[in-house]
Amino acid sequence: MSPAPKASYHAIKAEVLERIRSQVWPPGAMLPGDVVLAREFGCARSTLTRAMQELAHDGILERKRKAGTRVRPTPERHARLSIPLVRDEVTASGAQYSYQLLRSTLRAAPAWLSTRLDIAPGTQMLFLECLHSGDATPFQYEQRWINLNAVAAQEVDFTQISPNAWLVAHMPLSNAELVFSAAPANDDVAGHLDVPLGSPVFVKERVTWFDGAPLTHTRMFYHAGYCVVSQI
Amino acid sequence: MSPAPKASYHAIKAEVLERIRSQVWPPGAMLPGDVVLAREFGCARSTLTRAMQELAHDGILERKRKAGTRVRPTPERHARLSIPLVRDEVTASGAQYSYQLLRSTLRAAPAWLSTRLDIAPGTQMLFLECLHSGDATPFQYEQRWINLNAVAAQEVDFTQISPNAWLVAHMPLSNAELVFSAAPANDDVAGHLDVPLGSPVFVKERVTWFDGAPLTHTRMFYHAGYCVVSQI
DNA sequence: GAGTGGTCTAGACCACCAA
DNA sequence: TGGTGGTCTAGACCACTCC
Repeated sequence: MSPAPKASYHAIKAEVLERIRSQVWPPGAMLPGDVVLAREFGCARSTLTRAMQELAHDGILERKRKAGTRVRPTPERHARLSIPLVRDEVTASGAQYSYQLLRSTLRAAPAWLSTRLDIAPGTQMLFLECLHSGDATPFQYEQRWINLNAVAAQEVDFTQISPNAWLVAHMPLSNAELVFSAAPANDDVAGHLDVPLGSPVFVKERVTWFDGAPLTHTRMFYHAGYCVVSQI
Repeated sequence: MSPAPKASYHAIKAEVLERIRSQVWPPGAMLPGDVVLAREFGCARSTLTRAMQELAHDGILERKRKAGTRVRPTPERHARLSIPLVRDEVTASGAQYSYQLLRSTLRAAPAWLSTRLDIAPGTQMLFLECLHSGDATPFQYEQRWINLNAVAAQEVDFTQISPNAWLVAHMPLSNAELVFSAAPANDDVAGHLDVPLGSPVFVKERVTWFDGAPLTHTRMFYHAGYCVVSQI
């Protein structure tokens, strides 16, 4: 598939992977030292090292000083899961994206939220409800809490820009925790997504942090056909 | 949190991230060239390059020859999603893991499957149904198709070892495509997971490839409380 | 064509940790 | 404490791509 990288460290990575797949170096096996391997491949140690470090970074190998390099017994594979904007998800399917702010109020943080975000109980927060649609069909219903102590969002007009789009632009490089689950639609969700009460909906929950402070908590509800795709 | 890496390329990464967060280099901004930055940081160009390449690999920066380096307008964040074995998921919650093979038959691949795996329609495949439980409570119900043309699994006794555990051990470094979704429990699923008909279940679908050949297709159904957690 | 990032090298010193 | 990987350097040449 990929057009055969010419760089020698790429070639080395490929060769090492091939030896693992063909059980020359089975899971758990010890590899020769960097110096030896570099001599075998006829390259500088730094080149060999770069290949090995990337494989270690990818969870294929395990490197320890003095102990040497070994194939991870159970390769710790990680799926790379991109985090799309709702707008992009909708337009990618060819539909016309539209966004609607359903509610915007100040509310005291409920107990579960203050625990989840590790903030003082009863803190005043901005609570938003939004609906994202494709061709006038509800696509995602969103319940969002914004921590006004960490985000200067009081003056923002969220009828014009979705909270996610605004936050991405103004708070780059925040960290987040994602949770995916399945749940029955309650009154709110069923009404806004236009699905039967109790029918399965896909739920994403996301908590976003910036520099140690919680920024926002979001629950996103999708109609049943929705799915998340990822590659390993 | 992390104990302040001393390596200079780590320090450079941290400094660049800090400048992005503090809007010195806002999203979309152009950075000085590698040579200039290396002079500013007082290090060799290779050291600077390593830091920048890792940031580019992480989706923070965008590097192009001649064009230079810029901050990605919408940082393409990737969640790292580990792929656990069911056994580990169950025991992690403190429960006693048990596994049961419900069915093992040879069947012709249905149309949807041969399309999905890109194999000849009607190919004979091994079809398995498995139940994974924690403390005798159903945890995951699994429907699996195995491509016997790519996997020598005819002689394996899947009553003793779960197909996933066997495949992981015998087919290292395979690629996979993951799909998460929510669906209503049908007769099969409701019966095996012991949940009401039509109630929401979390579904994982996984297709595994090795060296271009499809190995196995799996649908995994979880009880409603289940969720997938991921960090960015 | 020229400027930028991509890669390689040879050598050096350092930091960690199993024996 | 010795061997292993981790990092840095100075310099070189290459490859891509924008102008």
